[in-house]
Amino acid sequence: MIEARHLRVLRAVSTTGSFSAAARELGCTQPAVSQQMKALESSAGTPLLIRTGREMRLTEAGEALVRHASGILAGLTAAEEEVAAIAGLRAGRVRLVSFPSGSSTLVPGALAALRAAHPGTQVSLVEAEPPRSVEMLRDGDCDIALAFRYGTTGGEWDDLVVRPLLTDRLIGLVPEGHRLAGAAAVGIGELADEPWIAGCPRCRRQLVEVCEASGFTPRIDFATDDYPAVIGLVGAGLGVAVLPALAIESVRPKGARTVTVEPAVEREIVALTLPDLARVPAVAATLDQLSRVAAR
Amino acid sequence: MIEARHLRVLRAVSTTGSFSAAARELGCTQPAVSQQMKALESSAGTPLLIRTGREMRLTEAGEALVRHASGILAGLTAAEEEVAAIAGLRAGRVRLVSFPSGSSTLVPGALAALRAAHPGTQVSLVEAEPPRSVEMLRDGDCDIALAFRYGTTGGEWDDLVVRPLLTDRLIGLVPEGHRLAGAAAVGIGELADEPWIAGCPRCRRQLVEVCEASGFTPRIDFATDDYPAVIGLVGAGLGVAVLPALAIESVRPKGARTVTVEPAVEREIVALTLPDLARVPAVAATLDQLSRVAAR
DNA sequence: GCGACCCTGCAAGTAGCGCTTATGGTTGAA
DNA sequence: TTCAACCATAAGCGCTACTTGCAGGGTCGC
Repeated sequence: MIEARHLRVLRAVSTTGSFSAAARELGCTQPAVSQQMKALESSAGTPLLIRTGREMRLTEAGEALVRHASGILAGLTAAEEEVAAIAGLRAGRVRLVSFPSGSSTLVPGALAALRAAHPGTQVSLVEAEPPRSVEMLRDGDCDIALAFRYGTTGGEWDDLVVRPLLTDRLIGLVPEGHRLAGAAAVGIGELADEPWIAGCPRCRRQLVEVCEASGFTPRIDFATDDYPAVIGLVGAGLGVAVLPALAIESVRPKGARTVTVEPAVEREIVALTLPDLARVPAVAATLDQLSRVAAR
Repeated sequence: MIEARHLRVLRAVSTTGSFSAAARELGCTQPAVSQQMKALESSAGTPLLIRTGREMRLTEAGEALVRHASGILAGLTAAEEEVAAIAGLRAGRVRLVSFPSGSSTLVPGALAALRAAHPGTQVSLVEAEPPRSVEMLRDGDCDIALAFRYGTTGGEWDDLVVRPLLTDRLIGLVPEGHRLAGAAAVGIGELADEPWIAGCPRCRRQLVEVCEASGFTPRIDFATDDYPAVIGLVGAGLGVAVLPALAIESVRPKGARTVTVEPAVEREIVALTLPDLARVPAVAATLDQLSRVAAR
């Protein structure tokens, strides 16, 4: 087995013309070069160098090796350079999956900061709701999954790296002319008889749980993943809703008014990744930018 | 510094999908693979593999390395193959320099045998007289120099590998009608008054030395490197000559008769090479074939 | 011709690398 | 739940590869 290190030394010997000069160039001692060349000749099975008194010449086999060495060492340095670019964030690809309200708020700021700090990185963004996004993460189809959970249930993600980003309060949304439109805080029970407009399946389940804890079952007339649509429906006076603050932040609630809802319900928004991926520079940098944007 | 050995292991891990399978394929134990991958990740500065419970996946950097690995390992095996071909005499070049009478007798047989035994070898032949041929050898312009010397003078070639091939007697040559044409043996002094035809400069110098040892200085009318010309001149009755037996062997002495000359003068024909070159397989094989042909 | 400098080879000592065996923990399947 | 497969880690050990030091030999300049 010929080693690349030996080829590097052989090339240095070939260009400098002496063991000592090659050793100086390589930053080691002359016997080290001498021994490496002996080892290389041993593994080659034939002499590679001709030691005459005056100069150091290559044999035919030595010339063949030097000829190949350039390509091999070039390939090695190219590989090292590419890996170093990824490790040094001059390159690197991050595949991000986010739920809709995250991708419209947290993600743009984080990606802008990432791009500014490390122009070579490339990020792709796909939208998916938590159960599916975590599955994609485990299947290797993405590197970071933005997800959320209501309360720290725990247990479902303990094989993942969970980076908490922020906690998101649920905010009530009522039509502008509604009797509770100006209230400082509204008990959820006061909305027991209203028609409801629900969000995504998880949010809907959470809504039902909270309402049932308050003693009623909400009458859900509409359910849609599309938060602007929810707001539009509320604004049209078709019902009330509770939405994560994050979902409202990026939308101007036209015709609807926000009210604080009691009891306070929070959802925790986290970034998920695999333990090994968390150590990939581009992934770590993206996580950091997400944390930074979330801290605002 | 990324090592080729690590790339080989990484590629095996990538294709087999597990450390254990890679270890089986590479003929080593699983911890060896595990440690090599850890070392490779350390020198890469970023994770290369994602260990999920079920499967082993590559990171972006890992994919980059595997992509480069094929070219690098292919280059290495190509280099090994080329060197192995030279070492195994399936290839190899020998540059031979011979003096004229050697190239017409010893060399053809040796090269034919070499070609028969190792068809991949290539031999080039150049003619040069000893002082020049040894200089070419030392300058790296040839691999083997066929040379000769009168008596084992020694001292001039002690940094070279000297392979004696055969000893060549000087034989007298007189015109067919000469008074000594039928003699069994002729003392050199009996030719003191003859006109002489001399060969190459070294042979000429040797002739003068021998004659002066016998008490006379030969009158040299002609001198030429071209042995057939010498024989032609003798055949034309223009003088007498002494020539190496080897020089006469390949020429039909037309109009001239050979006579044994006393005292017997021998020249030793040797093959010269550099110590390192003597260990080059193609050179060693050529030397062996020269010895074998000379033994006949 | 002689001395000085440079280069290579050899030897010994040492540090570190890399392999092995053994063991524990985890995952996935029966 | 049990079993099999797999990965990680630790300890032990042999070997590789470097270093320093020294001797021999060649070349160049004085």
